Amino acid sequence: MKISAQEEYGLRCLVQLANLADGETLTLPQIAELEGISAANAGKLMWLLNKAGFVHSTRGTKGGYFLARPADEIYLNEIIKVLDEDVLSSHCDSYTGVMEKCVHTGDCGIRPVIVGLHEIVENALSRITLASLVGNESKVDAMFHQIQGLHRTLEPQRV
Amino acid sequence: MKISAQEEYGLRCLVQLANLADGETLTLPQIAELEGISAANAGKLMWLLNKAGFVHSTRGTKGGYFLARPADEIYLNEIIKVLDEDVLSSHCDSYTGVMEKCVHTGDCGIRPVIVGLHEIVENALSRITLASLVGNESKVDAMFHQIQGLHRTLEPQRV
DNA sequence: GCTAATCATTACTTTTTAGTCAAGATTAGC
DNA sequence: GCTAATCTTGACTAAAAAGTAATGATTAGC
Ligand code: FES
Ligand code: FES
Repeated sequence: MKISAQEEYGLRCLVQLANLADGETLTLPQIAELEGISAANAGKLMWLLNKAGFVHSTRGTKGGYFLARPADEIYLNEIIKVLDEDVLSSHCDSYTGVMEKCVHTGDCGIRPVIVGLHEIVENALSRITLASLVGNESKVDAMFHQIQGLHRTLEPQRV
Repeated sequence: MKISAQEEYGLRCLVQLANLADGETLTLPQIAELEGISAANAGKLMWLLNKAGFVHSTRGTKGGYFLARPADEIYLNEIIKVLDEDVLSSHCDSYTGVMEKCVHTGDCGIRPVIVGLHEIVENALSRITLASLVGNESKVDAMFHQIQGLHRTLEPQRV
């Protein structure tokens, strides 16, 4: 259960756009610079996010990317769904081993674990907006711990 | 955010072992048959699980695999940690783009999201034993929704 | 119109993950 | 001891994901 590169960087690029003042845009080289990835890679990510309708772009000189909607109306679960190809809906078709479908007939204890995990993650992400991720680490941290129902204070540190 | 093949199949193989009566064992071809994967693949998975101490094995005729501990003392978070290479502890070292470490200095809104998601998943998995996954789909499903429900009821609490 | 800056799209290469194979080691039963 | 069934292990191959490159399209400013 881990975050893919596409989810990670895609999300980070969106946070950069959410950081902009109204009317400002970022070019691919700028995004690449800000996130420490190559411009080509940034281009691919932004292409995906554009197709999915999260950002708009203008071409030509003075062109660039900007959010298609206000950052406080974009929830993380929508973003992750696009960047992650939404694999859940076909779980029993994708991990089939050498068979066509998974071998479990009827009663299966695995399926609800997989589905349940995705529900829990979805549930958490659907409460967080892109806007709330902008430059406020301790705030985001507090929000997550509130969701979990845990009252721990985690010092911000690189992990 | 998705389950890897290793997590999925490894967990499924363990559930098969948890299903055995006391003293029984399963051979690689049997496990492979039950889960619809190749014997070679089952062999690799069981090797991992053996190294990690979840199963024991006996070689030779009449050999096979069995759980090293009672299934109701094995929690899913331990299993997943082994099958998933525990990537969390080095998040900012692994998604570094073209840099050595991630570019964010100080205040970062992404890090707590990643860490928080892993905490939520870990938290859910640490409450479920291998034993509870054996052949009772609706029970497992109910358990997961109870965990989610728990989060919901805790959230509105004021401090 | 021309040019430079920019996004768009597809094809390609590299890296990582998944899965297979083959040779070796161990054991029960004869 | 011999044999057949079994696990063990490292090397190999295949598939998927990640990342790069190259070419084409659009636009602002001159
Ligand atoms: S995982 Fe698909 S039915 Fe068990
Ligand atoms: S993701 Fe590592 S500091 Fe932002």
